[in-house]
Amino acid sequence: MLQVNYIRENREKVLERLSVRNFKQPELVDEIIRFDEERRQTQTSLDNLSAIANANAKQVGELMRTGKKEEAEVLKTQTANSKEQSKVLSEQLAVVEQQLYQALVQLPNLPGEQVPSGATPEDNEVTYLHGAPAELHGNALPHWELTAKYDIIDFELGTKITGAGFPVYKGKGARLQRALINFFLDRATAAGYREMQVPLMVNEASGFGTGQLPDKEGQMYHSTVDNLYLIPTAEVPVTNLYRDVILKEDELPIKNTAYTPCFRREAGSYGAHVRGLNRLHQFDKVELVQVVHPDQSYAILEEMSTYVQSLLQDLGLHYRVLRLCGGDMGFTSAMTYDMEVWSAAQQRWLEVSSVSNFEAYQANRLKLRFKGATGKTQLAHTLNGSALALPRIVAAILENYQTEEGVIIPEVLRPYTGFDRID
RNA sequence: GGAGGGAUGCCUGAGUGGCCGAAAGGAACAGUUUGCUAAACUGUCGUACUGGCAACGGUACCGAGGGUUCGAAUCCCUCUUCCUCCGCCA
Repeated sequence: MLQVNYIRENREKVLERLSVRNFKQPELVDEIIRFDEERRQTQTSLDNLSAIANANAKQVGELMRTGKKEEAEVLKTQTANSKEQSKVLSEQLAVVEQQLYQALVQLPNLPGEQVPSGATPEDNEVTYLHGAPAELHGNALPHWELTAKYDIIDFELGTKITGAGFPVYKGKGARLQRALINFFLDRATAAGYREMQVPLMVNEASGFGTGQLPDKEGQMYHSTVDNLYLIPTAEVPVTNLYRDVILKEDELPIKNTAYTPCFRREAGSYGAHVRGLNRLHQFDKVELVQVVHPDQSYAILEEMSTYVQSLLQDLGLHYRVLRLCGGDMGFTSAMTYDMEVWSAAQQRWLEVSSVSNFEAYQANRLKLRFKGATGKTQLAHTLNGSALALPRIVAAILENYQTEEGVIIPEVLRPYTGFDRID
């Protein structure tokens, strides 16, 4: 959520930045400014009325003490009258605050200066390309055939016990999952991130805090009896650790990492590209979350991007980095890098990580602030990134490392898997 | 699940209708003193909205929401949550 004060004072700039996103309802901006104006006026009237009422009440007390009962009675009836007025005003205030809020949450984050404008993935900017496509033997298979061939991931079995999109990992497949999780966590720890284990279900307030609610309600599994949501990413619980928190400046940057399963309903997404591990309802991911000083957030975005790339390099994968254009970025992001690995057998790029700077957009909703040296509190910036999401990495490893003699395990993973090939 | 007791500022903790945005102590920060450290002393020390160039004001917030009252941290109701005891249980 953007800050109203900022919108009010930078109307032109806000509109200009929103156009980079190809945002369809620029009229919201003026609506917000109007609601805010009305809110302040109502607030001021109410404050003034309350000030009088408070003064009167004080005087009543004084008169009662000094035994001037009749004067007190007169004052009492006066105050009773103004109470009606306050009631009307505070109802008005509640209405306009609600309208303001509703409008505000519909406004996406403003793209950062470097974000290319554009509407579709075609407008994304490739900022880096690493490696070259693996050269495969003639009988190379897509990963969903490899998993069946080596009996390491069983999609049908998962369908039986739960439904489509909930695979069962078997034997070396399960071990490979665990190896990747441990590898990613160890690397994150070495890079200064603190490992956290967090709840896999969150309440409504947390969903709001990071922006999944009300925007993407349908994406999350909802346990209605308890009104809890299964997390779509560790970003939700880990970032919400800092909801309603005022940090000290010297506590920044905060660097957390967490492994969690992630649950996504992915409503309405069926088709050729969701086969195998490409898109699942439950998958594993190691997430990075940072809370940083506003001056640092773009430098840290680069640092996180570099870190994620180092993982891909160590796994020996051919990948590219995209700077997402305004139209393709997530609602809450100010700038996003996507990392995509080349799926040799599918002949297409698979997104395996997304690293974003949210600037103060999440922090504003979370009320996540820090107190600077001057004693002034201000909103912190938040960032997160996947490091990494497992299924597509598994898919990429299986496809790119397949040989006639089986799938070769990348060197860095062998201490974790305890085997060097799947056959 | 049953019974009881709590929730106050960074922390401990007082406050049971007006003199309370809130005592006191601790922590923290600034200063004085000091050869250094410590101690002592003095001061500062919640958040948000809002008015004002500023000085300085106004309003709201004592877990959340509602109610009673001229007036609520204080009384009433609902909810959340924590603790103690019992039961059940990985």
